[in-house]
Amino acid sequence: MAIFKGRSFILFPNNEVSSINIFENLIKNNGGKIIEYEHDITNASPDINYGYSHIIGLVNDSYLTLNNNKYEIYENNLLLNEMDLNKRKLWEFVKKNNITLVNISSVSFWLKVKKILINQDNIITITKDPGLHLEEISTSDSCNQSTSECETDIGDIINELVKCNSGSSKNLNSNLNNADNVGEVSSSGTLHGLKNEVIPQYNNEIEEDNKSISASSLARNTNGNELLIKTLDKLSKIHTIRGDEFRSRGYKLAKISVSKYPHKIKSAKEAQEKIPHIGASIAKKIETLLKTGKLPGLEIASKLESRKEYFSSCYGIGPVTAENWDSLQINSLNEALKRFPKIFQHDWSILFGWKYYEDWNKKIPRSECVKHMQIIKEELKLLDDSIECEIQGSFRRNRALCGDIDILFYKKECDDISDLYVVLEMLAIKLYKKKYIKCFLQLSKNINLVFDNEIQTTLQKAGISNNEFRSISLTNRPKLFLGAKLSTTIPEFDTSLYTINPEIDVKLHSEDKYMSSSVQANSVSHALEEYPCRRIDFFICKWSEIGASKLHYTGSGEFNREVRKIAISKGMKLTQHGLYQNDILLESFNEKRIFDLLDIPFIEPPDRQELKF
DNA sequence: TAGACACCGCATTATA
DNA sequence: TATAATGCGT
DNA sequence: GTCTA
Repeated sequence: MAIFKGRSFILFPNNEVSSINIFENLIKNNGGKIIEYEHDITNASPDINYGYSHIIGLVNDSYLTLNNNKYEIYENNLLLNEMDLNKRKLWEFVKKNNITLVNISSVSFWLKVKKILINQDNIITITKDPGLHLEEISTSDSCNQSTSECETDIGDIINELVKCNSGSSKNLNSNLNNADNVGEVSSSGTLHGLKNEVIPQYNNEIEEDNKSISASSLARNTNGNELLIKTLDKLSKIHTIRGDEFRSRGYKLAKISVSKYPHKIKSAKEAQEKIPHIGASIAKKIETLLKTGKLPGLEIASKLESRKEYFSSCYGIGPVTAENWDSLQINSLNEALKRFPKIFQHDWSILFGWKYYEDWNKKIPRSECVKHMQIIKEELKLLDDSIECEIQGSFRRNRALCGDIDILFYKKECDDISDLYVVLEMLAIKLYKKKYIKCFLQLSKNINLVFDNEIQTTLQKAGISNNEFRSISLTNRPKLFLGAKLSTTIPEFDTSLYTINPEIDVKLHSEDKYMSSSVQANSVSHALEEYPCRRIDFFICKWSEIGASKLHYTGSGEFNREVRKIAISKGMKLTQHGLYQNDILLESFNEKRIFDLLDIPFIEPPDRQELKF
């Protein structure tokens, strides 16, 4: 079919991205023309009667903003820097002649409905970016005009952006950068969780520790690529929030590779040739980074994502829901609640994600993990002292700070999961009655019995009616997710470990505070008077699968993915249940043997951080 | 240049 | 009503 | 986003 016959298209901001290539081909294959240069327009001279109406401008969706359900494109550096000289001229042409602009994804829609549909819903208006100051752009003087205009208007915003960049203000990005850079405790003898009761103290020397580790392990380079590493990290985070998992991963892998590269990068060409996971696109970004010292549009891009980031920092909210709310101009959880009470009524666990939003975005000092473990172990002993438990996750990897606490339960020679689950459920209910466990995130019949009241009061607090049909799982699951809080009566409560850190802390918007658990502890920022609530995951594993299970729950996620990729390349499959070949179990009990069978050296948990092979 | 990029569990929603 | 797909979490 | 077959 040739639905684009007689039509010409200009792609903005450029044609170089591979995803744009797809659209280019779609257009050509369906009879359309692509305008690349100015002379393409004059060659295909306009119809006397219709002017340039056969020309349509297509804009890469990621440069668009949705304002009152209308698409807008900000004419800023982010956009203009992506255009080469030819494109800039075409851009001027589009503006001068009021050429229609639509988002490029319309192309696939048109093909689906078999006609070109242009209406107020997909037409794009060009606006000056309210949050950005335009630098002079060397090649075009028409852009310079807008520069001066903008600079005078938005001086305040510029100042704020500058502040954000220097990292001194509490912007959302600061927590992004901190994500996995927590210190590593260097006590090589105490690798395996609680078996050794030697507990490294979390103190001010963590920074020191971190440094010494870096120097010795050769993993990080500290000679000049920090800006690039930071930039790649930000790009990765931005695409995670956008829900583009694979592009995010591309940047993440590039970041890790650059971290390992032992020299200062002198040119984009050098980077692309010598460093894995750096291709044409990142090389181009390196070039501008080397030339100008910054990547235009990055701050703006992360600003555009800030609402989504706010939402997806809440337990139960992922990229899709965040995108939905963001595109509807929803600014707070409260607004979302007002518009979609049913979502909160049904997915009631989001309410607890909201309630503990600030707490669950805090890191847990190692020493506190140990205290949690003591409480749980004590209670478990009373119920069934043949069941053992161990902390996995970042704790087993010896991090000084952990995001959550993953506890693995197992029983010698026991492969019956439901047997263990029954005890685990009892344990959880006892701990709930003792007010240690504060909330559950899924229900079983018995947990619902004790916890339903709390759900109802929380629904009430949110101002929505009760949903009498809460789904209750009947099967005995291998996992239990919950939130728990230490009581301050526990000895050695050290407030110095829990001082509020505005640099890192993720804060609820003021209009969302009323649902927060910490709302009564007034808003003045001083040292905490009690422990924050923590995310704790209980996992059960079969005795025969203990090796694979520990490997899985120890992580890191990045490490798991890499090892599993190696398994795939050798025609095997690695999961939490074991290492398989053609669905035949090779090994699941012995952690070390899994490494052997994969023909890779055993790696101690503290070293299971990033790319290793 | 298309397809892979780790894998599985649970709850919910879409589809046949 | 059974099965597939989606969303979120690990 | 990059890598690979």
